[in-house]
Amino acid sequence: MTLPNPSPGGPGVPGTARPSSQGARRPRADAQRNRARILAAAEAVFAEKGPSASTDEVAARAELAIGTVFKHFPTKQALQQALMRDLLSDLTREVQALTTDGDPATSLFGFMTRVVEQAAQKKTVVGLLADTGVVLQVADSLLLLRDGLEGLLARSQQAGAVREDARADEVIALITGFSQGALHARWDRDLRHRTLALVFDGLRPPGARRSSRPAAGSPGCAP
Amino acid sequence: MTLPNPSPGGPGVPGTARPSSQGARRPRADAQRNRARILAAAEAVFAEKGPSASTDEVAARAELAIGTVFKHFPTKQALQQALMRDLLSDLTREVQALTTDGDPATSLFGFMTRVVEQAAQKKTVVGLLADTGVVLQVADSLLLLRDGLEGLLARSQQAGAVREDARADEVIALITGFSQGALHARWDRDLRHRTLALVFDGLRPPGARRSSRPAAGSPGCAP
Amino acid sequence: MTLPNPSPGGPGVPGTARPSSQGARRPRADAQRNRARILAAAEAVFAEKGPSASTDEVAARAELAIGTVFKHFPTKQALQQALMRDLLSDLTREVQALTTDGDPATSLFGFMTRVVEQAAQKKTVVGLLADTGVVLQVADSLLLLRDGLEGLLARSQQAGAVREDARADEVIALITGFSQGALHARWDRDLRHRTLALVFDGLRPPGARRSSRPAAGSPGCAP
Amino acid sequence: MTLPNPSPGGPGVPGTARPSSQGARRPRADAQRNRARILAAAEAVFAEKGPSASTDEVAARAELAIGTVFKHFPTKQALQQALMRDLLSDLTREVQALTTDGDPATSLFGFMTRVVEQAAQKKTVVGLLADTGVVLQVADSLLLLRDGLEGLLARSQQAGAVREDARADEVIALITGFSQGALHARWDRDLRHRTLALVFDGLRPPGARRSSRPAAGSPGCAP
DNA sequence: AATGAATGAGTTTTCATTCAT
DNA sequence: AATGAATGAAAACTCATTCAT
Repeated sequence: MTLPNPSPGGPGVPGTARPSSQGARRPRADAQRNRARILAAAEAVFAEKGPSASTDEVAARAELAIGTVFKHFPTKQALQQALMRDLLSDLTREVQALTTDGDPATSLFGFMTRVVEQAAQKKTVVGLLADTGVVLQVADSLLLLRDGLEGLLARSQQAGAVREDARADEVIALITGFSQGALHARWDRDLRHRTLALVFDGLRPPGARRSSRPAAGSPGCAP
Repeated sequence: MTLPNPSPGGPGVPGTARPSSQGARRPRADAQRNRARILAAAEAVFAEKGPSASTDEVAARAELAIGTVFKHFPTKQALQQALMRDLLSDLTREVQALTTDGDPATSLFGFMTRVVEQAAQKKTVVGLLADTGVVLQVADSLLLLRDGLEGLLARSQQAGAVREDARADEVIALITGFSQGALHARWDRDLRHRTLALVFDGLRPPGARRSSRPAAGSPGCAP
Repeated sequence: MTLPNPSPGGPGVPGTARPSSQGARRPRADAQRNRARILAAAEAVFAEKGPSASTDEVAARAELAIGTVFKHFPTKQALQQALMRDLLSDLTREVQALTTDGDPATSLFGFMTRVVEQAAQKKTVVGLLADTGVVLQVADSLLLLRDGLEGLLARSQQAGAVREDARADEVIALITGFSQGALHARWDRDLRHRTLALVFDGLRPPGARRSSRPAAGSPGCAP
Repeated sequence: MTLPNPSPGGPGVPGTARPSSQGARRPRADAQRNRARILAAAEAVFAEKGPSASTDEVAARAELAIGTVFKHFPTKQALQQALMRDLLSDLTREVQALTTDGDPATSLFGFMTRVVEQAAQKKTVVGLLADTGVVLQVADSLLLLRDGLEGLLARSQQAGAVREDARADEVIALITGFSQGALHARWDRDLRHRTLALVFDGLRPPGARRSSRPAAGSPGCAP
């Protein structure tokens, strides 16, 4: 939400010295920072007001002139696509980190829960997904996410915690659908978790099924 | 050289205008019919172009003047709410009809499947749901639907085809989420049905579970 | 904020607006009038400031809201094309009127002179012609003008006042080129006429040639 | 006058002025070259897209940063004026060269033909001329051209190939007008030449007149 | 000198809504 | 009741110009 940091080099490593020791501020390398500022502002604004919020508002939130926003992203749609891509690649990165960690099914269900919970707060992703033009252009990022999920899913299946016939496509479908639903004000955290628990049960193999659902606050995502 | 273009049903003879309250030609029946025309047009237009399609387009599709649309629905939001209400009450009516018919779980799963399939074609409902303003105003209609579902759900549970701890809220949540997801072009009918089958399994009681999912085209909604 | 102002009724008398007898004012048939107002304003504005003058300025000059202008002409280009077409059809009408009147060569040379003189005042046509997009779309109107000229030219040739091998295409080329040139502030009326006289001599048959050019103010357009 | 500089003239491709490396010191020679690059780019861009093409595009075509363009020409108008001046002085130079060469009338008509043909390809000059602001500022260059033409015209008249009462002003008017007309896509080379032939006949003295026009491709510019 | 990111006023265009007929 | 022209605020996008590096 706040100024993320430029990727290359990292902030702590002043290896290659630039003409001035450290105070790169406005221009050049700062275009990088401004791009990030814009994306952060866009995330906040679209989350708050929905994808039809004005680009002007994004610029204001980023404390930049409108021209700057359009210089970085030549159309509003381009900005939204970039935002989508970033969000999806964050998810992909998270999934990839999980793949190597502890119990796979716990990881999988936990991941799904977190995504849905986040969507409940920032309606960005979902709001944007509704805009057909945006989804289509971002299909490649979605595929990357699916690839990441496939590994986690396979490991969960090998551990016997997820039914054999489940596919990554279906997991994404579940995530997407729920993220959409999570927007609605009428859904409280409790309802989200109870419903997710149902779905998790549907994903478990015949024997591993919970006969009763958890209390509020715990979606029963332990394997 | 000019633009005036007569609408098809137009009553010609524009000279009859007297701004006072005299010659009422058409009775309320006509207004009634126009209201329906507008709603039908709105459903089609919003389904095609999303909820931000212009009211002008709705008027054009209804073959009515824009003023007429705003006379029936004083704001665009009011029109969308009325549309939502109509759609929800259709669903409610459908559920109520099902309640008395044959096997309740078959009915329930079939109903859910149909809703999702419809959403895949007309993105209306879901598109509108994304607009917070609209959902909130329509809560009462949603409650009616939930009431209807509750009966069907209860009967399915009594028949042993649905787990005891499932609630109507959750069913609605599942429907809503899936309807949103169903918008995405990447989801084909097959994926929708496979994913629904997972969810149905999650809804079944511990013993009634399918150990393997159905072939394409059949979502396994038999109890 | 500014209500459109009734132009034709003259100033003052802000009292009661009578809906009938005298002058239809605002709506319906007045769309017609507004279309004309817009075109008149556009002619004036583009003539004064060139074709890149803003549509806002046209609206202001027409004393109409900007939305009204765009309702009549959905893009700026469409407005400019309509303007072009109108101007060309005026010329065409003028040529057709001439065809039946007195001495044809006098008519022809007089017509050419008038067009060039007008262009010197309203640079509209020519300014717009420079905008490629506009010219191409208006080719049909140009053809009509050429057809009109063809008759006049043929009669001039039969009367022996214009050389046999001249074609309407060439006359249009001459008119267009001169109209462009007439824009330039450095060309005064005298220069325009002297140069036109040269051209007219080029159009005359071998024997009918003027051995010396006319004094300023008279382009020598008598046959 | 300038100090011979080690690096820039060096071995290799002379045309590449891409602002590449750092260490090399660029002297005035480089600025000189950049000025020329900008003007060349401007000619190309304005020819293609008209005088309202953006300065950014000029910079891109010149492969220079936008700041560099504005350093050389402090406003867009200044750039267009400089361009105009360059083009006019090219013409002036050409006329001066012709003055001393062979048959003057052949030279004159040939020159006029060439200018018009060029204008048909690059609409620069004419497009810019339409912009009043530019023409006025460039009057001095135009005067130089007129002076050049005056000599050529006088010699043509002495040779008896051009009528005595023709003036340089009129020749320029003819050239300008035709150059404008030459823009129009509908004018093909044949039409241009046929129309020029008419005008040349108008310029000839009473006896020297062509009784019939030339075939396509030859504007009849022999005396 | 060159660079190119940032600026922000200006332009085109859209659209919900009003209102006179 | 219906009509549809007019409104005008707001949105998306452009571009000449400035300025810190």
